[in-house]
Amino acid sequence: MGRPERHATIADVAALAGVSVGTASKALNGRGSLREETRTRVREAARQLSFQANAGARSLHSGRTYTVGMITTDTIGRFSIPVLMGAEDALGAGEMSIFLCDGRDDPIREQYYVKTLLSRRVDGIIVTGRRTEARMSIGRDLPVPVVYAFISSSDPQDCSVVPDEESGARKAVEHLLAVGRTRIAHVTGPEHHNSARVRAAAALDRLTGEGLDLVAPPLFGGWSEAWGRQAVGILLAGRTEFDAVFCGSDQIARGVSDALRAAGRRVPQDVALVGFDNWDVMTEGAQPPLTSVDMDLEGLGRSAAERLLAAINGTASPGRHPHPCRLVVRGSTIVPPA
Amino acid sequence: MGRPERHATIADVAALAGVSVGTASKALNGRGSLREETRTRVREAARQLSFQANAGARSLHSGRTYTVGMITTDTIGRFSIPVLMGAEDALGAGEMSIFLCDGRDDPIREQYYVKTLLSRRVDGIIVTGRRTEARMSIGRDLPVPVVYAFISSSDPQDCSVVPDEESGARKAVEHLLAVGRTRIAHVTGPEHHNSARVRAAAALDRLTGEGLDLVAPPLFGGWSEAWGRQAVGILLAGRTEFDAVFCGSDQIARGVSDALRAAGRRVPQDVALVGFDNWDVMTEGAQPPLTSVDMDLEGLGRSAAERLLAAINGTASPGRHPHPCRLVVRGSTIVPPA
DNA sequence: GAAAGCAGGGAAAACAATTTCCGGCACGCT
DNA sequence: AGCGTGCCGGAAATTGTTTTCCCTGCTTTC
Repeated sequence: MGRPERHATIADVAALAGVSVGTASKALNGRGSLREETRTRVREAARQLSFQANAGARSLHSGRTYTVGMITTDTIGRFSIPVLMGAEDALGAGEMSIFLCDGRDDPIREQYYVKTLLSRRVDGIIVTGRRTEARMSIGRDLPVPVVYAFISSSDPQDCSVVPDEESGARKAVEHLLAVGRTRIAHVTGPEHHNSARVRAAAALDRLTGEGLDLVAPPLFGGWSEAWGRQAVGILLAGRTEFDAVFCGSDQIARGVSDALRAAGRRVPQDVALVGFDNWDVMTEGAQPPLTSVDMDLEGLGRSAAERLLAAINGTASPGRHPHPCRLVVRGSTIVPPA
Repeated sequence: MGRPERHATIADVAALAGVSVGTASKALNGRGSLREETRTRVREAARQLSFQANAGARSLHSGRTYTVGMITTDTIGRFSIPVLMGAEDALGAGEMSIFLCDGRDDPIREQYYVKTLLSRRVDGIIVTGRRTEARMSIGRDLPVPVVYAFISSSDPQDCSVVPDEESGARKAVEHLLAVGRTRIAHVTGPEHHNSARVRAAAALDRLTGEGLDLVAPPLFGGWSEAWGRQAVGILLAGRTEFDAVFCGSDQIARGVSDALRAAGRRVPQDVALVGFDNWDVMTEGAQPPLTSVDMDLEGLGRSAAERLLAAINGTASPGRHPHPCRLVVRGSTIVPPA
């Protein structure tokens, strides 16, 4: 009933090929000087036994496991996935594997994972999370390098790769200005969220740099569609007119879009709309499709992994490293050709 | 500049405690008969050096790595995440770690990952994916047990834990019947998708069991909101009236919901709506919130991991194991109290 | 009082691989 | 003939941990 075979060892291969284990090792790894005939004989034996070198035993000798740990501080979700995939991409090229650990917002659990990862002798650790908030270092003087991706560490000595939200917000505003809008409102997430504050401040800053202002103070609320809809009610109840809304998330933008249409305002003719996150489900689900700021999380993850690899190889890059955002223009800001 | 320390070995601990390595090992693992004083002395030394036993070396001896591999056949996404989390949950309790591998729909890449995982001597492998479609076995006669979660293997000898979509679809229909709807339409994904066919067939079957029929043949299209909106156009263009729509996904349901409202039909008074997946972003974003079928992916993942653990411990459970769905009732099928 | 039993702890094997060192062997050169 | 020089390939050390076996005293029992 299935899997009869034990794992073959290099000793089995050597025996089958009629050589010593040392020779077998050299043959398989292309080391030493062996006759070509011997090499192929050993390789054939290995193939026949479907031999796979025991990575644990190998790393015992080399001191490296070609393995990294990835800890999500909170639950693994929409933001961690692209980061993870980018990291996987960058590491996969270097033939490394990823241990995934879901911290679930529990520091105890997190520390436990750190211990586990260290006992597994990972070559490095990537820490990520759902929010860009700075968080406590997972530990100083760890025996392996650590890189924070998306989330950042409060310890400036740690290496953090974070989205450049300021520049993202500025790009959004610049785009709205470029399409001729000047009366811009801002609806975003809760004020206690770092992202909400940073984006709002950057947007405002960019406007004042142009001699303009938001038509109303930023509307802080939640990240949901419901809040977007609600915010439209607030905006319409106010006296000030507006011809654009920069939203802190695509979900908000979608709520705003739906509520505006329900209120008889056309998007983008009457009001242009820019979201944040470039989440396809929202940008494509909205009518018209949403213009949005993309944080390039996959690129960010790749960059983080590359920095980790560099650190593993001896050249660490401590500090905060902003990763550029880019704007993706869609129908919510461009009036279609008549 | 950072991480000065090498990893402490048990020899360091033994030296510091003034005992032999064998004794140190026994002290730390609660084996053998040692004086309590000796045990604490060793433990103290270990603490002092922040010693973490090298898992690789340990598994060299035990033959187990307390590690499983998780391969996503296609890209890791909305469906794999809950499965992954459930599995992590079940395995975490058993102190196991997960290697995550993203197959990206590439069989070559997938086989490469299998090799890597085997060389890392994982105790078992979980295979998952985005679709419930049966897929080829990742390999017969692998030296470790394999469990398919969400996705299933085409080899009946393999162990697959899959959502019971038939029963889910039946529950949806039963609920619609229970709230007094009899003229039910079905809008779902592409016909070449197993899920779309299975759900449609089960829904139809449940209706005919009641002496009823769908008001029109199932509308196969895509899984998107856009298709949901489009399908409403088709339905309204048809002559037959309908008082409920069972949708193959929450995204479709949301598109249907929006289009119905735009056409002046009230949800749920005129048309009741049931979705599939219970994806919070959609169910809560829609107005009113969507009633939906929940596949309990996290529970499914947990179950899969438990079966894998059982298989690792010698009791495999080959075959297909349907995991029950449950219906989550919200405003799209229940008329609010006047 | 001697044998037996037991607690405590050390030495060494085993695990699977890599790598270093070393020893034949054939060949060429002087 | 003798010596050096590559080429091949084997033996053994190494890596970190667990486990088995064994030795040394000490206590207990007949």
